[in-house]
Amino acid sequence: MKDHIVISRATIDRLPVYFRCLRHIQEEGAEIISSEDLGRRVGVTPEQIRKDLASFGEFGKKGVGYYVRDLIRNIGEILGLHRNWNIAIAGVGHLGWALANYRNFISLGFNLKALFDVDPMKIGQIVNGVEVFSCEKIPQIVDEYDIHIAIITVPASNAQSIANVLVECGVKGIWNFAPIRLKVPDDVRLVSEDLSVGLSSISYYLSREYKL
Amino acid sequence: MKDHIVISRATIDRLPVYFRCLRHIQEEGAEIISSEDLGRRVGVTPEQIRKDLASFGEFGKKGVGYYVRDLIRNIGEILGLHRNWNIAIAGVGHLGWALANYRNFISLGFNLKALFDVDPMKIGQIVNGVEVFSCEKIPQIVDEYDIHIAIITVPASNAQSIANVLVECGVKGIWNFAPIRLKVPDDVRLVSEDLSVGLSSISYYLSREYKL
DNA sequence: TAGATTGTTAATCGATTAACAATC
DNA sequence: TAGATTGTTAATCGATTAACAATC
Repeated sequence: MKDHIVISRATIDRLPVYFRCLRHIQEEGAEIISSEDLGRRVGVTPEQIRKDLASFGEFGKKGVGYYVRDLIRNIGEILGLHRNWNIAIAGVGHLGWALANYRNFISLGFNLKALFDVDPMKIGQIVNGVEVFSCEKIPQIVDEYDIHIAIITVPASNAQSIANVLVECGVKGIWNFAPIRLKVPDDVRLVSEDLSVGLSSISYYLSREYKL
Repeated sequence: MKDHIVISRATIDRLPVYFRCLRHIQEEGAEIISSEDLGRRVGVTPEQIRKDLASFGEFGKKGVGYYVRDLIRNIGEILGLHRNWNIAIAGVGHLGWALANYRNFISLGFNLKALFDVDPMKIGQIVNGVEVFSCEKIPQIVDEYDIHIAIITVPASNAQSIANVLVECGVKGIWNFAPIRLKVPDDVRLVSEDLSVGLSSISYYLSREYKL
């Protein structure tokens, strides 16, 4: 990466999209792809793609395009997907259960190691090959399995205290689905998903176009 | 709304966050809130909040703040949450099942009316009080229940064809969770969630800060 | 070589932040 | 009234788009 260039959040968020599309392209058998063709497939302008990639290095060949295989490897390394992160899910409700069964995380190189819940009925159960532990065991299990990233799918009222425990135990990344703003130290990476935004924004646009 | 002002996507996406926070504030009993205090709670600068709100009207009182009750009603109307949209979920896999059980949608005023799946084992089941219908019945059910918005949680390989059927039947909004770029006509509002982005971006930042 | 396509610089566009007059 | 806080205009910042030289 070129150290003097600031990489925008928008660029980082597009890389996983390129990554997945490139894998499809590879499965289809193509060995070379142009920014023009990739752009058409992911819905991003070719200039944007070239600019995004160029902030990390020169991955393409002028007059030719990008070698699919190499670009997949390069983007994978930029995103750190080769590092085999260990992850855990706190909160085995409907959403936590769904994410525990989500195939795509494995294909991205994340290893789901543990689930946590407070419900005695759930503790000890095996979901998708992974055990549900009591939340009281978070310190022990995070340490034992070397958990790097936690997914929070507990109710909003418990999310901050669970986050505190996880951070205390050394978790360095949190992917939060609880509808609340979590506070974590600066050295912990926090990404929050807010599922009410998507549906509400559709409602907003429909309200304007589509009078009842 | 002031017709000559262009409302940014970012503004629309912040409104649901303000909305939920204001409801919490109302539950806590406060009747008035300043942009300063609201900003602190949602993690947005007060200037940004005032600008967002001001693009739709004058909802505050100078020297006083915003009346919580009024602001909730106003933002709700801006977002169209008072319109009682009928929604359906296509794909009752893990994620579709989780979303079918998600409480927050109801509290936002969305009515889940139907689920669709191709699996004969699932057809006829009742999930959270809502029936699973065969995908072949989409035209009939969308018409009968007047479905406005559909959530797509089918596998990527089927997502576009399901979207085509839904659009054909008159669905005007699609919230897509399948990891693929859907194409829909201009008059259909499409919002896509890409669950690989959140986790990948955490991986990106951790890779830089946290050498193994 | 000629055509194609990248990587990079400059121009444009849009969103956020700062400042402040209006006014409760 | 004085203090507080909004709504709005101007300044800044950052991201995208356009253009093109480099080169395969």
